[in-house]
Amino acid sequence: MRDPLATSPGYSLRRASSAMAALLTERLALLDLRTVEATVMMLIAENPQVTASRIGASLDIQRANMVPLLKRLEDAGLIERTPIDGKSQGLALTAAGTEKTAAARTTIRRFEAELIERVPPEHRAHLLPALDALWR
Amino acid sequence: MRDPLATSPGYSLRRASSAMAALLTERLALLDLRTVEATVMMLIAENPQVTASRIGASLDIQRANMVPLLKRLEDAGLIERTPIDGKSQGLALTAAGTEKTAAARTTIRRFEAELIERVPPEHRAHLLPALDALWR
DNA sequence: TCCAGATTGCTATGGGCAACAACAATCTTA
DNA sequence: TAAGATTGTTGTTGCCCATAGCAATCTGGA
Repeated sequence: MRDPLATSPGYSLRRASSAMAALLTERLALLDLRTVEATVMMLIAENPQVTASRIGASLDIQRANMVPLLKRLEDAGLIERTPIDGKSQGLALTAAGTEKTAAARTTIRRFEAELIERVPPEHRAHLLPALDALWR
Repeated sequence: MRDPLATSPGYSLRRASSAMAALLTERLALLDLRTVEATVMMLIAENPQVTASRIGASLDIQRANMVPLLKRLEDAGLIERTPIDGKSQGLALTAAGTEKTAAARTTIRRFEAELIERVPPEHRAHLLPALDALWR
């Protein structure tokens, strides 16, 4: 079958991203975590008492979409919120959350290592800067 | 804010992909096309009388999900189906579909060029092979 | 000090995309 | 020709993201 997409960086980017996302999703599912959740928890771990807004701003997640996300983490006993003032609340990991985040970090580290290993050595150093140039 | 994702190729891949996807989606919307639709039409253009199954296999789209996709293209008068045998049907572009596909191709070409231009020159040649190694 | 405007968290809703299970009709091949 | 594979289809579900709108609260300039 003739494939006009064979040399399209845009298409390859989409496919590579979704392939890798699927792989990571599968791995994190073993911890009963979704990718976004693991990401959010890692951010909270590094920045105790951040607000939902700041997390959202950093990850480009709309405020509205943070709500069910954080609710699920809270219901699972992984994070807790403490009021900062009347409207803001600081986020922090619970003990269980800290433990789960550590596990997630291990999973992610291994995943990233495998990702890089898939790339032929001569291209490896170029991947991150090239990707970053596309969005940062 | 401390950002543990700053050097994560997996995260950068996701962000780059979604940034680029959003840009292309926006451009193709001017033609009243979604990204998948443009992709499917380009594939049909290069392979007249392909079946929905083969398109799906090539793009990793489930058969079930091809149905509404093709229905929309057919309703828009962009593609037509001709029975090959009792169960298979060949897909082809209509005149309108051919025209729209040409427009989409122009849009996509421009988009791909801008994408590559965002990448610092020394990394450009490495992007496609690195990405392809992740999924092909 | 007070008020306009910004910020925060939230509800509700919908679109796009993909996954799964199941089915009937049809083709293929052993 | 019967068993199994293929094709197109329906229906349903889930995730992620976007928008609009709202109430409560904070903040900064007059």
